[in-house]
Amino acid sequence: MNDMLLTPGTAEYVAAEIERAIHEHRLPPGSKLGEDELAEVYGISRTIVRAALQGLSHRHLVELKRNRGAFVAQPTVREAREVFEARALLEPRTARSACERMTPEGLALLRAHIEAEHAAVHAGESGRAVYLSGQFHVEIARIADQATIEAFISELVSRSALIIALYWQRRAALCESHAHHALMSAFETGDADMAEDLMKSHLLDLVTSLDLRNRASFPGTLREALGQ
Amino acid sequence: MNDMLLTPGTAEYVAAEIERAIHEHRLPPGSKLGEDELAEVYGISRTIVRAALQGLSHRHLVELKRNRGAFVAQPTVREAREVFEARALLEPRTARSACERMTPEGLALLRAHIEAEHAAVHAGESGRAVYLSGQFHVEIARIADQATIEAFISELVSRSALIIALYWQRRAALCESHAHHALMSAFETGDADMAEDLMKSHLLDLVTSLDLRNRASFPGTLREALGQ
DNA sequence: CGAAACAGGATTGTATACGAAAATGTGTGA
DNA sequence: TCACACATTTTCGTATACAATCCTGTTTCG
Repeated sequence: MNDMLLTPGTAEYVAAEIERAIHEHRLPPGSKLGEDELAEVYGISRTIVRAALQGLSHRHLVELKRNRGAFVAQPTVREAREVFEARALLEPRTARSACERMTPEGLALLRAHIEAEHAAVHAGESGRAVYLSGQFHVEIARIADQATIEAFISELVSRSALIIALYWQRRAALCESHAHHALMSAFETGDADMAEDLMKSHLLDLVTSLDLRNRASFPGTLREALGQ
Repeated sequence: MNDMLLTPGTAEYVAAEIERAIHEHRLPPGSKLGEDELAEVYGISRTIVRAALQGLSHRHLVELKRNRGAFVAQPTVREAREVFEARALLEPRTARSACERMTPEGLALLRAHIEAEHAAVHAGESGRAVYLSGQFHVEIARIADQATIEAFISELVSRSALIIALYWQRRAALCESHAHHALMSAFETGDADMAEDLMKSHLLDLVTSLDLRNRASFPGTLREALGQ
């Protein structure tokens, strides 16, 4: 899709790489992100790595523990609720704006995006599928031409990928494609009311597909992996 | 009010200091933030200063120009609109939540806050008045018990301070105190609908009190300070 | 045998040194 | 006198060195 045009060796590049790895579930929540290790992987010094990690921690994708290092974040149940609460405030009306300002190019972009989602699901690349289905929401914000809101949604979507990794309960393949298709037809017919409603219910579907009653259903810090 | 309990010498401390200075209009938009200078002021190395500046740039309060240094951001008209658009999405419903979850302590806090605003205005400390009137909105998000949304609003409020510095047209003293008082009575009576409506119109009042037709009405880069 | 103390190793936190880029100041030639 | 080229200076970008902290494995003592 939108393959970063960042020059390698910069903090932004490294941060984007790590963020995508998190988003695609190649780096599960709690993973240690050693500075020396990353520095060697990308052929740079720790200075750049640290800048990248600090940036990611501002987006709540990485937790920085003093004198302990950086770890992929593990959103709590509470944070998970908050993230989707924020998305519920931002995204429906952004979908409406996007619908109102939709262009032929925008429609083509979204269609291609959905196509790529399908391809990823079909190819069994579930990580990439999660990434793409998240980016779909970011693309909508971009079409709405709201850079500020887009940045917020981008962060929330990335955090959602972590939340999904921790709390997803349905083992069924991503059924979201249906919701995204429905949104597409709203965009195609220019029905802004419907776009807003569909986005609202889509987000609601997402939260209800999570198991937010108990604590993280994932390794955690190994303390909770063994029942306290 | 809420006087940071950060240990001096850390990046967070320095960032908070600079952010407050920006918020209180002691550092006008476009100000150069030299690394060596800041390092000397706070008695630390450039390493820490750079971490602080990078953090502030993620909040869009500082613009980092490659090989040129850090400058206090100068939001464009477009960014200004976007910021208030985002606030319009987040804050009214957050005010509603705050109203629904209001506690006696929360009410006391807000009352004290408004009192401090009055005192600052009365003492002619307009910078501090701007800061406090912004923090009022952050406190509401805190009472709503939504840390994620609070972080977003905090950023938006700080950016609003820059927007006010650039585009404020009414020379009259801050008339917002009225709006904040009205919100207070909604909170006191527990009228959530009214709280939401009042916040919505308060934000609308704020934008209409700005002059967002022309380009920055402030120094800019010194090129526009002298009529091109 | 178990617990606490200690030493070794590994990793992060901070400062500093050095190279690179840009802005500024100076001098020369038309 | 003005414009252009060159030298100087300042400031930023990155790497690296060193100190501080934490974790782990061992030892020692009760």
